[in-house]
Amino acid sequence: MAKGDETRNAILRTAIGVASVNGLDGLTIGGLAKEMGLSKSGLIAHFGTKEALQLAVLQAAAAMFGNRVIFPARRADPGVAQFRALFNNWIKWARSPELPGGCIFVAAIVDLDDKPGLCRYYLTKMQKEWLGAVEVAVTDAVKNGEFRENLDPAQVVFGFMSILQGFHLYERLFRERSADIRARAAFESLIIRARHPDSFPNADEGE
Amino acid sequence: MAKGDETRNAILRTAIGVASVNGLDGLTIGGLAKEMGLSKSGLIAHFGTKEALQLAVLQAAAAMFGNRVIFPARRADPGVAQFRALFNNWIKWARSPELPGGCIFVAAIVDLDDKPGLCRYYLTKMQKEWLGAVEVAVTDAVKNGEFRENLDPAQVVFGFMSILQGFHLYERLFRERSADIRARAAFESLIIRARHPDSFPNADEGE
DNA sequence: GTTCAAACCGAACGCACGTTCTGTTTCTTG
DNA sequence: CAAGAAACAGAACGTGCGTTCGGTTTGAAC
Repeated sequence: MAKGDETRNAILRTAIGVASVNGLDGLTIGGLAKEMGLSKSGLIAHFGTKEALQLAVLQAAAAMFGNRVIFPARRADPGVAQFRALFNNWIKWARSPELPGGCIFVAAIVDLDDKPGLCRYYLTKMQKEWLGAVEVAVTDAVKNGEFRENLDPAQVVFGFMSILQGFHLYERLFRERSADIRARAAFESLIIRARHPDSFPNADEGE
Repeated sequence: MAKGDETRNAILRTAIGVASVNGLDGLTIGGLAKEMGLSKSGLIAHFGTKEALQLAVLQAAAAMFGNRVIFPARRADPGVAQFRALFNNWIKWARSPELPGGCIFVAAIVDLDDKPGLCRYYLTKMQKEWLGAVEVAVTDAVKNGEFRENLDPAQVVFGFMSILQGFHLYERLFRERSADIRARAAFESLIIRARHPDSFPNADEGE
């Protein structure tokens, strides 16, 4: 029972890299087999079907994401420190060598957002957990008095996620080396807005 | 020379809708033919090759984008008014019925960001023009005195683009009806930051 | 060391893809 | 209306895909 899991994990590791570049649809069973020195049948036997493979890739990536982004941030003090840690860890994550195409979830979101199924369900669930972890840090910051009391944490989370998406755009399409600088500046601005009152308008203002 | 262009345009119109949902890779020549009541050969004859078809789809969508987002915004006063118009027009664009899968470029960005070729080149060029149009509005706002003088327009553009990407995430994956509310609130916050000094930190601050 | 399941290979299957070629129809133009 | 070009149909091709099946090798347990 050891050898099987070993190769299975090895498959998932390289599959994550491929999916980071070509997307979950871009995962081909033959291409993966060739890259691993396996036969197609020998490879798919570990998962059964391709959709199961894609789901396993998502789950493996989610575990990786937890270990590298969410859990390490827990070592920081609750509140702004954790909020900052989540941001920094995510940038590292999106630039890690195991993800040559950038964050695999950003690609998966676009691939799956109009394709109902197990993969889309799992991705949505996983991303909402991720949003939840960010929101916890924000609400902790409010409790600490680091952020103002009349803050809408969900709105800060939206701003946070937007910055990550913007980073991906500048990094992956424009290939701008300053993508992280821009993202970091936007993030610091987000924190300042969350601190000081009257810098975050209500939704019905403007226009 | 009229009939040919007519069907060509009809093909591109439906192709834009399909690509909005399934991405540019998801465009299949046979599927398009069936949807239009044409034969595969009769359809591809209008473009030659599939990559040429994809490029034509991008160009047609870009023309549509100009007509619906950029040009109408020019009717507003230069500066913040145009900035707001660009934002509002983009939200409408991303929700237009011709794009059942949302903004076609958001999907194309993820599809093409790691695939060199004519399509990627054109998409990058087109997106930079779009960023340029946004930046013009921001710099105009600075000239008008609507935005503060020490503002970095490129940073505001980054924030703007991030919000659009964040909107797409909430709208398409999470299917949140309040996606536009969140995006609008973030946008108004962006404007406030651009107005008042000391609310936009330099990149080297923080952490 | 034998046994038996797990791991893997190789070939084949049906299918959909993009592309090409040869006709046939349809429009356009003089 | 006739001539010629443009628009399209239909069949075929090679390729790669996911999946299945029978057989072979490998590994672990007693």
